[in-house]
Amino acid sequence: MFMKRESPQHGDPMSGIRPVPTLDDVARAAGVSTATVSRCLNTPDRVVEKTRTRVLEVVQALGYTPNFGARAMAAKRTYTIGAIIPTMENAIFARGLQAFQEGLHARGYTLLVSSTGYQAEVEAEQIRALVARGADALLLIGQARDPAIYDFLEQRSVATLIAWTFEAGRTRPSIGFDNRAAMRALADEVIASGHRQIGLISGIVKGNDRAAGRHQGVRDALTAHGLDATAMPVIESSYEIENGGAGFESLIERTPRPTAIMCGNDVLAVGAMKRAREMGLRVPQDVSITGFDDIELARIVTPELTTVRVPHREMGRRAAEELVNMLEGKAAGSVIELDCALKLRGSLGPPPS
Amino acid sequence: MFMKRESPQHGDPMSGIRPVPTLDDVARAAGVSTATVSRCLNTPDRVVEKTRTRVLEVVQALGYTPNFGARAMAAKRTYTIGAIIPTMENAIFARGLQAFQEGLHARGYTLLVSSTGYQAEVEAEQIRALVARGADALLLIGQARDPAIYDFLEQRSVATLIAWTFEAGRTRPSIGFDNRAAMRALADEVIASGHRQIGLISGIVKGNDRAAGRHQGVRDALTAHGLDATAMPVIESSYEIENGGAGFESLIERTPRPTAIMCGNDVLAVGAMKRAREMGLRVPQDVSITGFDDIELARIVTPELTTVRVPHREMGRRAAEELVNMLEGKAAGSVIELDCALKLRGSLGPPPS
DNA sequence: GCCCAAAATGCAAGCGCTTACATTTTAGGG
DNA sequence: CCCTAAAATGTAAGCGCTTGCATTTTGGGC
Repeated sequence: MFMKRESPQHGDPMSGIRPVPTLDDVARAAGVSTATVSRCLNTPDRVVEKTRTRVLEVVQALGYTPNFGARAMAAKRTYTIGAIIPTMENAIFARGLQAFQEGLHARGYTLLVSSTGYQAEVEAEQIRALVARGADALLLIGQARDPAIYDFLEQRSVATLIAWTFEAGRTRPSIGFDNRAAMRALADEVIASGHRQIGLISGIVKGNDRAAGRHQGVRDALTAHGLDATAMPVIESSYEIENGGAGFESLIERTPRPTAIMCGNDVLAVGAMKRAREMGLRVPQDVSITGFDDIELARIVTPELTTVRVPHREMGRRAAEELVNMLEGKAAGSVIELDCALKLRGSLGPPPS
Repeated sequence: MFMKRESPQHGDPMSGIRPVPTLDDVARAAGVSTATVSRCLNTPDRVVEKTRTRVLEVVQALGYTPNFGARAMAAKRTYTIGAIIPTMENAIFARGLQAFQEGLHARGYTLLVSSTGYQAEVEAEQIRALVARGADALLLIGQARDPAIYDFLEQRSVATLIAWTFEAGRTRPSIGFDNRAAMRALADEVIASGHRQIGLISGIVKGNDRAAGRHQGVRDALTAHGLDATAMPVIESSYEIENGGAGFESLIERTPRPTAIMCGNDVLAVGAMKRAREMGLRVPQDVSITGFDDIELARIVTPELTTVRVPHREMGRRAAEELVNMLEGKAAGSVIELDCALKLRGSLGPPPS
């Protein structure tokens, strides 16, 4: 009765390749049903020890690995979480993601990462791809996004956490920091140092609420100090080091000449510093420069860069915790704000007198 | 400075229970069989236009997305390629991967990335995970790896390409550059500049053939010039910027004092430069420093770093091409060597007289 | 119009796994 | 020992899709 099944004709007739073992192979070799093997793997305490040991030995011997697709289809659960980031080339995301990955791993989940190059359509495509792949949950960067995407995610009931941003009034589960307030605080310092002519090299604002928030933060500070925010010269460009240089050059030639150049992130700021040096301008004696993120680079350049420190690792760590809790129904998903810290370093000084 | 707040949000995910549409739903709504719908999606030219149009409209209307697991199971093909890299925190891999990803995307494949933190066991685990997930092919970094892994990959017939390394005599499909020869060439230059006391800050050699190759390259050069390679002081440490600093400090105190410090990569080299400056040593007047990789950082520091330029983007691009060809049976998998280029910049000068 | 090959479409058998439910075994209690 | 509830295990129905093969349409040529 138990031995009745004939073994299916696995294997490629053309080659002597040993076929990939399936649950069925294990079951047969161990003399149990596939259900028992499955239980040994997924809910070991529902199988008596003797059986379990035998089965696991066979699993070892055969080198069995469960087929992910089949498992996903049957269980409707993949223990996979997707993360979609703008780019892997900026260490800023890499670091947070590393912590995120560690947190997930500790909880038995696997991370799938893809990047969009800051293109909204690519992001939409990646989201669909990850969901189709069975991602149980998603980590997304920033709020700005076609509402249809959120509808889609909800319909598919894919838990979603927004990271790298916090905005008062938002209700979607998220974890991050207040880009606007942080940049405002930094700008306050710049103004307090005596600067009145401030230029900004901003990231591309469209579709990027972090960049938009930082831009707005500078304006907030100017306005609060009775300065004319609309008069501030602004260069908007993508986050590449060369653009920092080009932006600096363009800004520094304006009249009145800015005494401080604030940048949307550290990469732009370092590019600006380099160009300043090439142009024979001393930082901070001739011009002050600030960044945002506090990546490693910030403390390598001379003088060290004044910037805003963002708690990437903590963000990644807590994002993992939060998302898994949402997924397992232990939490409903909250809006979490993390603190940034100003790092006042050598690149900011008083304006030239 | 910024207030921290958390508020519960986002209620029951079980609301609005419209089930996810399946192939069957589409078929029924369009009045055709599931086979036809499937063909519309996968081999559109096997369906007459009128039908196809109607089906695709229904697909749109229902917001149908194929279920990846089911598709994988039925087709035994996922159009997914996995890449496993040591770390995402070093821009060096990010850049190559970006190009790789672009190449795959252009050919209709999706990239899945994971990182190991330079730990062999983690890599083995990730490889199994990606294969279980149905990766059709894998991109791996470096040759050094438990043979059992290669057996496993072969048994599962997962096409595999080794990147970031080229070693004469290896036969496994690979694409990369000769770390040993490149470092040897750089060391030749250092020696040609007059240095006789050379110190090395190497990456961890165990399980990392790139690091081992670079180390050996320096020794090759020394030996070739009649110097005693075994006398060379070496610090071995992981690729973190602080370690470059620590290594420098340790090395510079040796007797005889090295006049040039060669580093396993740019990150270590920049750390070394920073520490040199902190110790009041001028580069290159008091000590020369070299790196490897030519990441952005190399041209940001002052003086600019002498290093080896590695063609990351080309490697990524060609890796994608090669791997897809292997997968589609258009190529058997070759051993491809890419050229590096020495970048002689300010950080290398003659030894102090 | 008729006939037939080619084109289009439908049928249904899996792919490998999980799990609700059914059945068998085990372990006490009397 | 017998009986019974609990524990262990088995049975089999899917999960959603692809694809070989069978069947129906279509489009010419005569």
